[in-house]
Amino acid sequence: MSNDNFFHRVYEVTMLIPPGRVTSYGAIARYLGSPQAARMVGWALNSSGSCTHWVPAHRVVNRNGLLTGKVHFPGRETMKELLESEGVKVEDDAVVDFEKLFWDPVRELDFDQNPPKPF
DNA sequence: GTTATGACTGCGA
DNA sequence: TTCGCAGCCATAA
Repeated sequence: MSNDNFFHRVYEVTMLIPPGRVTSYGAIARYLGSPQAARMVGWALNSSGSCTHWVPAHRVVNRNGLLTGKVHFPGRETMKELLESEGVKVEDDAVVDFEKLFWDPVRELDFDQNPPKPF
């Protein structure tokens, strides 16, 4: 959209995550076309501070629903607090009902842009 | 210019 | 079952 930068893509997708929902690095990477580039997603979020827009990085967790990136937040409980403040229950650094709250950009965005064909 | 690393994921032994 | 390795792309040094 704005730029072809991989980082910016991550920012946009991450910012599209509805409140109270979470997604995984792999889901975003997969939406970008490189499921195995999930590392880059985390790296992008790490640089999210360089982005002029606020990026809800706390809504992005690993495939297991663990808040692996919480260590990069100002506070140890910052990520948890943010998620809980949005209605997401977090227990032991893991998102409760992760698969329920899971928000897949490929499923939500691509689905809307590309209506499913009558299979 | 090259080299190393990173908030991950999937598969093999 | 758990443990280990390879792949991916971009940034930083």
